[in-house]
Amino acid sequence: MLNRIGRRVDVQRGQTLMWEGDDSSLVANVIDGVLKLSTSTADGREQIVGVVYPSDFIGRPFGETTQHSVTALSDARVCLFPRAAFDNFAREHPQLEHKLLKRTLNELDRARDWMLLLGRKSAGERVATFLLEMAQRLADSTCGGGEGSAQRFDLPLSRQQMADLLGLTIETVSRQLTRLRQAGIIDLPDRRAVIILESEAMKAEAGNG
Amino acid sequence: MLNRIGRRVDVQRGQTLMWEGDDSSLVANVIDGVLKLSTSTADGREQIVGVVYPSDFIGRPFGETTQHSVTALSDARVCLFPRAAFDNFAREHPQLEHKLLKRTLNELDRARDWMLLLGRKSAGERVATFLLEMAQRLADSTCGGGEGSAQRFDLPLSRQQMADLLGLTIETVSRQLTRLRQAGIIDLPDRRAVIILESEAMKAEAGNG
DNA sequence: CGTGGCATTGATGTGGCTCAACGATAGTGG
DNA sequence: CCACTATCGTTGAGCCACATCAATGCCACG
Repeated sequence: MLNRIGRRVDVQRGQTLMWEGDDSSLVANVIDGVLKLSTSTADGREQIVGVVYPSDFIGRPFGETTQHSVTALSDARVCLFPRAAFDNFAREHPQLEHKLLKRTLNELDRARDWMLLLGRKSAGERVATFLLEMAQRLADSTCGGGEGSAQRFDLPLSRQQMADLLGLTIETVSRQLTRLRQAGIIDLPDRRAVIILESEAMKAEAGNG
Repeated sequence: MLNRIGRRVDVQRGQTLMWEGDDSSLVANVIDGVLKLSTSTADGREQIVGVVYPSDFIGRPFGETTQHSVTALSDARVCLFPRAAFDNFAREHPQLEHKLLKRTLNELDRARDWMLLLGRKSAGERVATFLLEMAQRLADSTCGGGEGSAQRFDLPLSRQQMADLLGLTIETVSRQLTRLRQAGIIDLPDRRAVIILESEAMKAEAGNG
């Protein structure tokens, strides 16, 4: 089994598991928690290029270097594999490679969709799109109650991290959130919590249907 | 052989091979030419999410729908496969799936790098980064002469398409190009041609080393 | 009761967008 | 071969969405 070459590791919120540009020596499966993938410019501007949840895969198999840093957004637990061993194991198990291929194709579609947001959407649309997607993702993993209107969830990201994901500044994110709150579309009970009150209005804000 | 289920097809510049949201019924290999992958918002803003060159793969295997339109930027030739047949063939040929996985992982890295550009870079940095990458890519496929300073190439994209790729407007792209020209970093002999005169200065403009 | 890290809010600045005019080039038909 | 036209690209003027700079509020922690 694959488990023989993996080991479970706890990761604390804020801890970085892999660094952009490092030799790719580890890959992993997320067991629990939320982590971010990010890149930075030389002068320190950061962009979050992906957010991963339980059952997602992280790291770069079949490649020399890791292109993106991986940092825990919440306390997390992952199953780490040495890359070389994983690569070998994968090559001998087509079913695993097939599964990995499907995941990677999905991630690619998601990344490309996000490019539309970063390249063409306004700040309001970005924030609304983000909140809807986050609600969706967290509903998937929590298997929370019905879709009927009011959905509440806790953001795994700080305002700064939301800004880094959306290609905005912290102030703009904050202002867009208060705008949505004042419009009665969402509520913000505390720093991390969000309640989507009007999901139809929200979709309109996001610039979809 | 895989060739048995594929057929060669010529595609004219401007012709769209697949439409965003369509059922994924075809996949293909690029034999010759350059094509774009793109998405749009409901109100018509467009974002180019990828540019593919000879030997690249297009389409969405193992998925119900195509997330992005595919349009020829130059006259092109591709080898088309019915998706269902390709999927079956791939499942039975782990080596093909392995190759596809490696390509897809590379594409994902590239897409994520592009997210940094779209989310965090200035117009000047975007244009410079684009020109450097294009020079690189075209040098790879043409196997053109030495790296020594002056590189000339023809853009496969119009100004509008560059804008759609970089998340800018056509005017801003134009202004950045004239700025680089006036700074003596590039030359623009005609609409499509670019000569990089000072590749070091160019890298500085791109916001790298 | 401070102290430090996040978040909100306000005031001001600016990079890139918008709107508009003009110029260059390629394709077309006489 | 040249005028005519459509398309694409460049340039300019003004504006606006978002960034920047700065002050204040809110908790959680010692």
